Amino acid sequence: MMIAFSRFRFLLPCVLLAVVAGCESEDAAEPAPDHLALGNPSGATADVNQPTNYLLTKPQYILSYHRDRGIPNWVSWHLSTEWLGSAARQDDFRADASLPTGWYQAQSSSYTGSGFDRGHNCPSADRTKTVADNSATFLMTNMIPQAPNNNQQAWGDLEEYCRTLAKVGNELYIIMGQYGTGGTGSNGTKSTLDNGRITVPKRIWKVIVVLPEGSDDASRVNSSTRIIAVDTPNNNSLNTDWASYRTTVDAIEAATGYDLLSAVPVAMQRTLESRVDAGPTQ
DNA sequence: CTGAGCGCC
DNA sequence: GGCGCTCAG
Repeated sequence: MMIAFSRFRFLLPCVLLAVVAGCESEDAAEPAPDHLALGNPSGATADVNQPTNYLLTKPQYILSYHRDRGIPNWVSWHLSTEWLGSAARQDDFRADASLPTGWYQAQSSSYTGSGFDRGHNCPSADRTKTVADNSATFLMTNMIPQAPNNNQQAWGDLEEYCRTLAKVGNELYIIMGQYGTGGTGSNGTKSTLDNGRITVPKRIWKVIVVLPEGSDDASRVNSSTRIIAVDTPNNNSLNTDWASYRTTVDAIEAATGYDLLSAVPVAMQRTLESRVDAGPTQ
């Protein structure tokens, strides 16, 4: 609900960036890395002594990594037409060498034969402006063991819908995460992969804040801002209609212990986080 | 039916 | 690089 930034009357992404990532990319060629503009859900920091909530920052997205689960806690990114172009899907799944020395690194092959997909958090198709941007989405720190029908159907459709919203003139702030242990893929139920080094999450959630493009950052979140929150089972027999899993941000906070959208004024959070989206789904 | 997007081997 | 699946147009 609240915490550090509640005293700001309006959204101040640049101020937040100054705190978490530095703020001087106004005229960089790449879009500014404002992936945490709405807050840091778990207070992650780039501190090797916090291996279960380790902040990993990249130009294309930002995430909290859990060393002992071998997967991210959550991944956050910004989506608008600035990120969309014609770069081909790179398919270069690979270990993330940027993890601290000595930490386990999931390999491209670590999920093979498990019955779970290497499911993207930040999707490949959300990062097609440059080859480098697309390639970055294939780092294994951006992946989770995801039931194929969850990934390729329910989740794929939701991701496609997000891009549709971006292409018609919206900017989206997206946070995806996972919690719990144990899922059912195409090869049965599993708790872990790779000899216990990768945890199969039980639930996979996403919170999408839809903002109109072009208006001033400072006043864009208001009581009519659309927020889509979903929480799905990591089970291959799920309902493939993602809309059937719509829920509230409050419910996801209760399940995860995170503080989502903490950069939004508290009163606004109260209004928005208790609402279940009822908008169109395609 | 084709193309896009998610994957697998 | 080929193949399968689902979905939208």
